Amino acid sequence: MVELSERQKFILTLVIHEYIRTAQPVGSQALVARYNLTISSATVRNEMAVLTEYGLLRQPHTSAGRVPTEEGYRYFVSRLIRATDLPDTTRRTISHQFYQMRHDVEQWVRLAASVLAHQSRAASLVTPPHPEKARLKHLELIATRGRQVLMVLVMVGGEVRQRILTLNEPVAQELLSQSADRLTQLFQGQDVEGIRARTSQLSGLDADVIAWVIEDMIEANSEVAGEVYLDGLTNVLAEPEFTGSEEARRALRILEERSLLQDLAARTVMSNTVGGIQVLIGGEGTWDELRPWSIVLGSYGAPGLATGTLGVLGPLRMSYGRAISTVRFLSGLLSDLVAETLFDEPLNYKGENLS
Amino acid sequence: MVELSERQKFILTLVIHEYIRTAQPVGSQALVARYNLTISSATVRNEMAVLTEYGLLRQPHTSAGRVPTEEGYRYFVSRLIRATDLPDTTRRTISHQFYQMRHDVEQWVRLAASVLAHQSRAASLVTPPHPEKARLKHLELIATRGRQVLMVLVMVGGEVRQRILTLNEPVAQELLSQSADRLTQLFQGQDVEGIRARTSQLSGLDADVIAWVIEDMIEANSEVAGEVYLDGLTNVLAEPEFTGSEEARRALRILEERSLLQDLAARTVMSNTVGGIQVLIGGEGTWDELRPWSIVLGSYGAPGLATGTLGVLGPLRMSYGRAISTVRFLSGLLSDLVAETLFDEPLNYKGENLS
DNA sequence: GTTTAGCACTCGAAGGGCGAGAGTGCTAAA
DNA sequence: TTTAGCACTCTCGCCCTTCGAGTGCTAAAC
Repeated sequence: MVELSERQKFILTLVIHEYIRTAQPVGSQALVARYNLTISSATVRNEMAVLTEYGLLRQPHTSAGRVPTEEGYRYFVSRLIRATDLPDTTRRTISHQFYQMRHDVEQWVRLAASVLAHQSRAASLVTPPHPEKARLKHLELIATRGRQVLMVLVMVGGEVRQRILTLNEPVAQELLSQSADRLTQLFQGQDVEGIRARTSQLSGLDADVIAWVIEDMIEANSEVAGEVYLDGLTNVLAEPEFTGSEEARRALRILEERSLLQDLAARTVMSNTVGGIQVLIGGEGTWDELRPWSIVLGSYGAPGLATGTLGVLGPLRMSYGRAISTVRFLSGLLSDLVAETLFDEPLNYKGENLS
Repeated sequence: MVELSERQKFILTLVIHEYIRTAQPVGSQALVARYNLTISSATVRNEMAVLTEYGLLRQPHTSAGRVPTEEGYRYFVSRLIRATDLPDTTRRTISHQFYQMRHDVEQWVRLAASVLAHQSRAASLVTPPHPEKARLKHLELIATRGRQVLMVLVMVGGEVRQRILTLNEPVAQELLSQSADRLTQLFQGQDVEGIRARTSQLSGLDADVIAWVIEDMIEANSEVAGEVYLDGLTNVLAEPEFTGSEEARRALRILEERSLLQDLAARTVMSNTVGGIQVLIGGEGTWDELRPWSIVLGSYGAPGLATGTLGVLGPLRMSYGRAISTVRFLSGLLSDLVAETLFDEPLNYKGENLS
């Protein structure tokens, strides 16, 4: 990437700011007027011509103002953006809200999505914490009807999975409970491999049940994120680039398409990384449907144990600074909560968040 | 409501059909031409004038065609609509899909929302089955970290609730399990009142835990529907009445506003009822945000045990026939699944659905 | 060499005018 | 009671013009 002069960087930054603010192509005179620049519009025009040459800006048509290209945004995000933190009072307020409802993981996730959407004024996406490798904590079998049995699987880290089994023949609750206790004793803390290694010892009901358990744990491992919580869809529809009906529909299809979001959440290697936060601009060439979108992604959780993803989805001209700082803050906050509440781990971020 | 002549009813029906099809005001000549009517356009015009007088049709402006009013739709839905069933092959296909995944309630709900959205070509809403009065089936306590304990509550009917408790002092898993077993033994099958009546016998850990259990069960009772599953949002944005950006935004706000949907799901008494299905047209005067919407609602489940809601949301000119028949069919199908899988109940609808 | 004033040129957005077409209500005849 | 005929109305789409913001280029100023 070409090296820019300080003045060129400055002008690129101003253009991007102004375009984010107004959603209109930015002209040289307008820029000089609005920011009281000490240089003339002709100079700005010359610099803009250079930036256009470099592919960082473009003109929608001759004799229009300039608009940042994807490259321009990338340059801005990776080299020019100033990492600002959320104001102290805001952080305190948000922390407070989370610590109010520390008893329900689902509520954290919902709240995180809501806060993220509000702060970034875009759409947000949050997945619940999900074990990287499922380890069994507890197994419960509950008779419902005839051969139908409700199996409740609690994983280390608190994830609860349930499914309905159909046994070959009815079994009394008494026997089910005994089997569940035996299996819990035997396999507590084990992952799929650990369990598989010792299934040969089992027989009868125990063997049947453990086969279901293994199947479910494999499913749990292969899932990257079960549910994806969304919020702020309306924010994004309010943006002028999505007001046309066709664009709006396409936008919503993206947000409704769970598999895409899951792919997204699964994505770990990305082109631009800012302090653990990944910024995906315009689909980065590979995701065609995401052309008009930018995505700021972060992850949270206890590394190696359970992690989740959170992110902001907005138009290319979204407010990257705000999105990044909010994602970063929430990522730390949720990591604290997970570590503190679900695992017996030291708190990594607490000091940073609350001080 | 005024009594209409057969011909007037016929014309009203045609106008509504045509308007649903084209989303354009319907003119007299167009109607005659399209349906090969044996009466002249002048006659149709006269009848239309009468229907307009009655408030069933209206003109967007003088010298435009006619559009149904809310009253017109209501008349149509309550008195003119022909209840058609889904084609046999469709029903079979759908049933098959459901019986494929009988092991996971969440998946039923998700599938129901998807099918409903596809069949009705509008947005759909489905809530999971929720006990009308929570009765305890099973209690489990799992130590996580220090004083933190994960409480898993299984209700009769299979609903699982989890929350994180903070005890006064750390307690070993051994003791927690014993307490959980004791309490399960003692209170199995009981509702909140039943449990409350005998709490005085308890002390120590058991007393603390049961207080949490009661609190959670009260919460369960007060919730009408926990999660609301949506699908088909894009269908609705494709409709011409929601293409403008302002309308689209408002539409999405409705669908994003969970509380409104929950209110809706809670609503049991409605003005127009068709075979157990409730049709809410244009907010029925009381819900202002719903002015441009119609909603077809049904419920399912095992009465007195656990019920859920499912519905279709679309523009006023949605295809009521299709929506109603799909809701009715799925309502029966889900009721079967719930009764068959979650409760030991005879199957009420099975014959109807699969024959 | 860099910056800036001046200027001709370009192009989209906004507004006005116009004709076409669909639809109505009314009247009078069938 | 129904229908043909007719004058009238109103929207929609189209074209045209104007307006103004913005550009690139050139030559002068710093």
